[in-house]
Amino acid sequence: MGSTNPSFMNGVPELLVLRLLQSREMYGYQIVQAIRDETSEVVSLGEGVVYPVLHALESSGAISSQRRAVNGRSRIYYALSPQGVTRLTELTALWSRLTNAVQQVLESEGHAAIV
Amino acid sequence: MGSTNPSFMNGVPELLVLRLLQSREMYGYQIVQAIRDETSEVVSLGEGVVYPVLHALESSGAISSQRRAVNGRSRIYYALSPQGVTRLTELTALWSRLTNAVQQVLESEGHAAIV
DNA sequence: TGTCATACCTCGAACCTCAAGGTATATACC
DNA sequence: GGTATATACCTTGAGGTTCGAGGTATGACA
Repeated sequence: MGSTNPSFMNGVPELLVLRLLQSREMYGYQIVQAIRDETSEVVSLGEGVVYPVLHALESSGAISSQRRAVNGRSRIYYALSPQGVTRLTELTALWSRLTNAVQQVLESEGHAAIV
Repeated sequence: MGSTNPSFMNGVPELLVLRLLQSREMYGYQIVQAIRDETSEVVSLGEGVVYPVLHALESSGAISSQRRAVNGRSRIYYALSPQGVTRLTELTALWSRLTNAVQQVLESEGHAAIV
């Protein structure tokens, strides 16, 4: 309980990471901030969430990594693989289906047994 | 992994249960089926999910229970308390904020650093 | 030298969910 | 009576995710 983020965001990290990598290569630290920025702080994932997701995604072949030095700093850039694109498509569809289903319950008026 | 429901539905059970109880009193078994029906099977929560949620909600004072016999069957009807209404309002707002934030990331085109 | 921002990482605790199992009663059928 | 099915409640163990806290190291700046 009592977490910064509400607890109904299972799987969202994977989806967001995949989506961000679709537009361009990014490194972990950058992803952490991008999520915070692009959601106006609504979703704020710590490094402890993002790095493990990145590693899992790489093991599963959804993304590939490439160490690169920029401004004397070592960064690990991640890029979406074809498998990652597929995975992203799946998760996006799932997300859409789920939110629509929940919305349906939230918006339905009576919930009457028989009308 | 590999579950029937995708794994990004943390906390959704609590929200759905609360919402269903807002319209009318219901008992556990009925809630299980209502969720399945009203979401067209997209969200299908087992009894092992719903009953614990119900118990937790009751301990926290969000709902109250009343054992009743109907057709020779013993049922435990749950009703939303004022605290439950407040909780529902909160969770609904949270859900809305979260889905909008995710949607924003999913829909944004470039993710370009500087345009 | 000290501090800050960058950049990577891991670990344990806490939490949620699922599938599977268990109990008991009513109804319907043979 | 016996059996099966639907109703109705419940708990447990295993597996998964996420969080917060902590750790390491470099570059920039004062």
